[in-house]
Amino acid sequence: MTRPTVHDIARVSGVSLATVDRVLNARPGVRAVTIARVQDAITEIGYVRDAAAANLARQRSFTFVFVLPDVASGFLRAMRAEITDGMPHQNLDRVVIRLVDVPPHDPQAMVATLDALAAEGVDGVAVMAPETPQTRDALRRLRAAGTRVVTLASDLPASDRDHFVGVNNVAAGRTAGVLMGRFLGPQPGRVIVLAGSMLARDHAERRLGFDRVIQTDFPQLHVLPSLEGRDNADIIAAILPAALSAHPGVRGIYAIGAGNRGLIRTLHAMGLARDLVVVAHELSPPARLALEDGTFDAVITQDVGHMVRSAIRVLRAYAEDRAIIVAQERIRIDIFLRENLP
Amino acid sequence: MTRPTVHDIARVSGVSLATVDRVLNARPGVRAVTIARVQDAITEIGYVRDAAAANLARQRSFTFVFVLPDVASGFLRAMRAEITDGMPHQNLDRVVIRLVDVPPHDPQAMVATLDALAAEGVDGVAVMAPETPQTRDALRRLRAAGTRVVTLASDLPASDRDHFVGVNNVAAGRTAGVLMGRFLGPQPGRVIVLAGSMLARDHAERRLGFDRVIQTDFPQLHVLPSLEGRDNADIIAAILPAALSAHPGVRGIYAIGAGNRGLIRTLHAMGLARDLVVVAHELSPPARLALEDGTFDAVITQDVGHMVRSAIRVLRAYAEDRAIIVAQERIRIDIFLRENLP
DNA sequence: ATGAAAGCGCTAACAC
DNA sequence: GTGTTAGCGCTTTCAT
Repeated sequence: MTRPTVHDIARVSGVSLATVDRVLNARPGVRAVTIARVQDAITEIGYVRDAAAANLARQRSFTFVFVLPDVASGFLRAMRAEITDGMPHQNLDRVVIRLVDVPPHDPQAMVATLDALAAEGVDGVAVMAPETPQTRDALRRLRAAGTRVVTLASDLPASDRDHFVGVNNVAAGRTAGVLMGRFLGPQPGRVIVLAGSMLARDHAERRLGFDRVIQTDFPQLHVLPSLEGRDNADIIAAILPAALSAHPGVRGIYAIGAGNRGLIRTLHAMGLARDLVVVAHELSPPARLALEDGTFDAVITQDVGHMVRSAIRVLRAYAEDRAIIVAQERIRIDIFLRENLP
Repeated sequence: MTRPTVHDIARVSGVSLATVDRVLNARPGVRAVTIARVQDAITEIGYVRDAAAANLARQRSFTFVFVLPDVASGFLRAMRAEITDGMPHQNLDRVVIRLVDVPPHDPQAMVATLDALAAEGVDGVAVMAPETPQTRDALRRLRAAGTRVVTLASDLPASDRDHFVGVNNVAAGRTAGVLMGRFLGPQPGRVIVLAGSMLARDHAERRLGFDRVIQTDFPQLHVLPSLEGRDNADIIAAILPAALSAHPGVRGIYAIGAGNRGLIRTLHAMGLARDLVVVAHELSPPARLALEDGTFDAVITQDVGHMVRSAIRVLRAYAEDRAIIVAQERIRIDIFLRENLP
């Protein structure tokens, strides 16, 4: 009792393979009665299509392009690694992945890249871009050209993208806030927030969520205005000591953006590594070490490997006009303490 | 410039398709010189095998069986749902999944099931079983019969299984301990531990990790001996009130096993819902609600959907003699607070 | 509107 | 040892 194939449908419904195929793929040129006959046969014998064979015959392969800002943060480094590491595996599955870096903070360059991709007609693009009117419009043009678009990490809801691969950053900020508040306990104190700038939208959202939760649930804490570390370890190392001595009573630090190396270096240099409660984002190698030695108390992160694989699966599903498994594509807000480090 | 195929290899190396195939699949009956010629051609033209076409031609399909204890916990309910929900998708990929329930606490039944599977010659088995000598030996026989075996949630390292899909439960217990300790703060207090029994091994490991971390990092806390709730909501609701009044100064509860409904009910009935710090396992629907209304402070869990998909991917990779993507198959110890609920 | 036949990239009898 | 050939399940010309 082997699995039914198109031949079985043809036999049972008394038509040819070509007609079966037309019905299966909803192509025109078949009489309504014939369609019905074929469909009856399909349900009768319980046919399920062999997607692999279909793709083989179709000779269809998908080209997906990741477009990322050319910065050296741990997060982007990890993302690039996941993309290139996964390539051989994807190759076996009729999809070819490309990775293009664009200069950061340069909307023109981003627009030019996206327009080139639209002209080339790639099947899908996964893009991490700041939210500017120009990029928003370029993404719209890309979609209009028939390319599937997912946004990565930082969403552009107005861009008409098909899907967003990332987390709710307000919730991520709230999570950081709760950990900070509960770890610090009921005594009053001040908290320094170290913001970046690169991905304006997600950082702003995290800050918002953090502030809200502190305000309502931990009123004994006072959150100081953001220190602009520009996601740069050296800048952070330069400005943090002054801030720390300017504000007595600082008991916690919330590091919203990249540049954790600078923060860690400073805390060690000032001998504060274990005294402050530090909550940071992104599980880069230095952040891991900081968690292990107690410098950091918690790290909030999103699984970069999951994001990359999810982006590819989603692009492919959209390109093949298939549904996605929603639960599988939901990126979690991961909390890591020293004890549950992967 | 299209992707090279076996025909190209044959042309470049001047042999036939059959010989190319023999070399590609390391089958005997080819002279060393010929092998070398073919391999040179392969690297020269940069050939990569089309796995989908190979499987199609091979007419190979895989049968994998999930063997689970027939109990009604939220965890197992969720796992069954994930298995059956995923079936249609798997079907498209030349793998058929079966789910068999065995009576819990009945090593004989488990052994009989596994031996039947071995006789049938299924390609892979994912099993969640208590660690008894009988099951261990049955799994060994299964493996010896050529079936790939992964253990689910609760490992049987001595069974010679190919892979374990689950988390380090000692680390999960440590994670619970750290959350408990830090949320409770420096004041002294007592902590009740509510253990189950079903999966003896994982519960024991969690308890071990929890105790260790409290002992070394939070000596101000006193952990009471385990209350055996047998993973049953009613039993828990029956024994917890007495324990609570017998031990004044209880400030926290660690719920290791299933039966969270009974715990929640009791806390609400006694008006303790918001006063105690409660850390539990498994994000079942009642646990979610408890997190949302503040009855639970943290829930530690493993992503059941991820586990099921990982088990299938791993079984398939082993059956096809392919490597697994280690990072993709690593199950995380997830921490959920109210703020980062998915 | 429908059908016959030739592939897609790979494998597996069966020859030689 | 090596080559020929006929598929796997589906799609796609090109006829009719």
